[in-house]
Amino acid sequence: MTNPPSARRTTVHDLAELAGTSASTVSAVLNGSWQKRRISERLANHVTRIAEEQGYALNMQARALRRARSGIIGMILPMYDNRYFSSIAQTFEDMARARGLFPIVTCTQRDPRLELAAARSLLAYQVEYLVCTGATDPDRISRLCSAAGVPTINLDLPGSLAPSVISDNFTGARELTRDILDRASVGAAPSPALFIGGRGSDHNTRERLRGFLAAHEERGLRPEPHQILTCGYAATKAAEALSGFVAAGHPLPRGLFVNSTISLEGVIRWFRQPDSPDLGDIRLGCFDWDPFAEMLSDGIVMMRQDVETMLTTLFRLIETGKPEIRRIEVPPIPLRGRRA
Amino acid sequence: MTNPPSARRTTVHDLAELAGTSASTVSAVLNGSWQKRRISERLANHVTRIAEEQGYALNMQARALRRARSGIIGMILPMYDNRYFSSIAQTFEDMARARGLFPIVTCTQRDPRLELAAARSLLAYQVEYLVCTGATDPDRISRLCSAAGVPTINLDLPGSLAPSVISDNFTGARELTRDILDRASVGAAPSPALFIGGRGSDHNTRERLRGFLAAHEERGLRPEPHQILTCGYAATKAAEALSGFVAAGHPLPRGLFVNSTISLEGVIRWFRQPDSPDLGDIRLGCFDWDPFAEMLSDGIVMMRQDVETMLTTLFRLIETGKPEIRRIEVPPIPLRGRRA
DNA sequence: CTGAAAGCGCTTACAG
DNA sequence: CTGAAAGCGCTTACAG
Repeated sequence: MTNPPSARRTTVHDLAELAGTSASTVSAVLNGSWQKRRISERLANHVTRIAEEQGYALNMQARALRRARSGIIGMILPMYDNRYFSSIAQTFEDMARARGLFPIVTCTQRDPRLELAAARSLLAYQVEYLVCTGATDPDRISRLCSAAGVPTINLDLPGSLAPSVISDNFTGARELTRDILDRASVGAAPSPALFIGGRGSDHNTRERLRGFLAAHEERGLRPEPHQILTCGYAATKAAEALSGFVAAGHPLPRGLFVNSTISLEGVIRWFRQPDSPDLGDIRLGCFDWDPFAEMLSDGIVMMRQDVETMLTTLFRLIETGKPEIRRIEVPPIPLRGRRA
Repeated sequence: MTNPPSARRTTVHDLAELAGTSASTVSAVLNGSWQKRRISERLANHVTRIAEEQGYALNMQARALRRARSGIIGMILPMYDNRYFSSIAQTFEDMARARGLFPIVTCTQRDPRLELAAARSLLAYQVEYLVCTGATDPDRISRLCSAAGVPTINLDLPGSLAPSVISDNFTGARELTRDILDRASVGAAPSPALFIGGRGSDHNTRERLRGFLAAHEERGLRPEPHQILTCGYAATKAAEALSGFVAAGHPLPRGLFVNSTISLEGVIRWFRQPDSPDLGDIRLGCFDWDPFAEMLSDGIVMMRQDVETMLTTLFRLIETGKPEIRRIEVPPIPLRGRRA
């Protein structure tokens, strides 16, 4: 760590003194509003040069306080360490900066208490907008922000008090399930697939389940309740669920719908245990994408959520001002691993 | 987006008026310093209750301005979307919050210009510390921050103007290479492995290369210069480098040292092309870890960098005040995929 | 036990 | 063309 050499940082007043002018003028020059104020170009250049020489850095806190606008856009996010959420964070940052906003992303581990605490923190830092990604209780956060006059937008999981940009989970899941069932029925009698991962209580899982069932119904198939394992998102939960399924004496279906790469990790680990069946006999589909997972299982189909389009849509909502509360669904993109 | 219902947010003055007291007292109560000021417990409770009723949210910008302390710790990070960096971001956030700091992480895509711009932005928002992760020119950033009196710490890549916490790249790479060479020489004459990925100009790649060569030397082996492919980190670069290597007529070695999971992605894609050799014949080692990659290749060894220890060390440096400039190396942890 | 006042660094009407 | 003044919301010596 380098030591503080200058106790106090350079301010507009320091620059004003050095330039033989006033703080008002310095501020106007530095903000580019000097033309509007009809400040002479000579003085403007002079001030600019001095600011550079002094390595002047604007104090955004002070500006924000005065302007009552921080220029900050906040995002709460369940976690960074899977490809879906990390690409959301990365794309969000890029797009925010491209629009002159300063992005602050905060991880909340799918914990409602942390989500609320993070939202409070971001409000204290005067965010101008808050994006709630995969929030367990987005409406609670919308209410909190609304009381502070801060607009919110939901991403990934919808809410009822703010516009929501989410994947088209129903259509995506139906398409994915069709593919799984078709592959599983090659050289075998058609039979229901297994659904694993996610929370039965969350909107996306419910919609994907609906798509899963719709694809079955098209083929005159009907999964039993025990073939729906909404065991949560954690990898270990998925592995445990599979063990329980087999321990209960159920035969493993040929088709497997995995609801997120997080669950997929647990599923594949389970199949790699010495006494597990061969993964090669299973027709796999996964809602969400990961480049290594895609290469891991021949013929796996992964529904890549279209993060780019989702975030472009989100920023369009922000830019258009105060849009009505509605839900926009963005189709995910199917990607297929090398066929077996 | 929900509409701003209240134009102005509640301030300490509003609370003071409602509580029939002064802003000074409200501030003291809300800060928990009311005992020191010997404010009556009755009044303290009264103020607290009113603040809650009004849903009062502190304006951190104003506090930071007055206190000349923001409570913010910044981090610049090359990217989110691989497991090493995303776990750094996640662990950093958790640890910062646990220490009462507000973390702001910013992606800079290994671009020196973006790194500098991000550092400037974070300085404008008055960060108290800046962590430079994998920065291409950490000293430049240290100088910039030093001028503003902000201490920096380097993570992942070292610099000379601030303490640096990095992986023990030499030892880790030597160990990884030993393993690759040992596996490659089973049932075959010992021969040098191929090194692929990374930048020849960065410290970590140089150190890993040194470990790679040391392990060879122990066995009396000596890789040819054309067997060192420091082609950059991008996945496509690694694939191109392999194509070039083969096109030049070089036989593919049995052992392969891949310098990062990003490069590994390209390497595996290349091996999966129809006319490529069989990956099963290759003994693979990778510096960095990814759970799916670990499961992808039987017997692959992955050096997982010890993010937890690195960040614990980093925060210890911050907490001890102004430590001398030095380099701390944290050993990575070898993880082995299921043996072939 | 408590309040009035000053000031953090900026910006913005306002007045010349 | 430019400057003095006020004020954003907070905290902190200081004075009672």
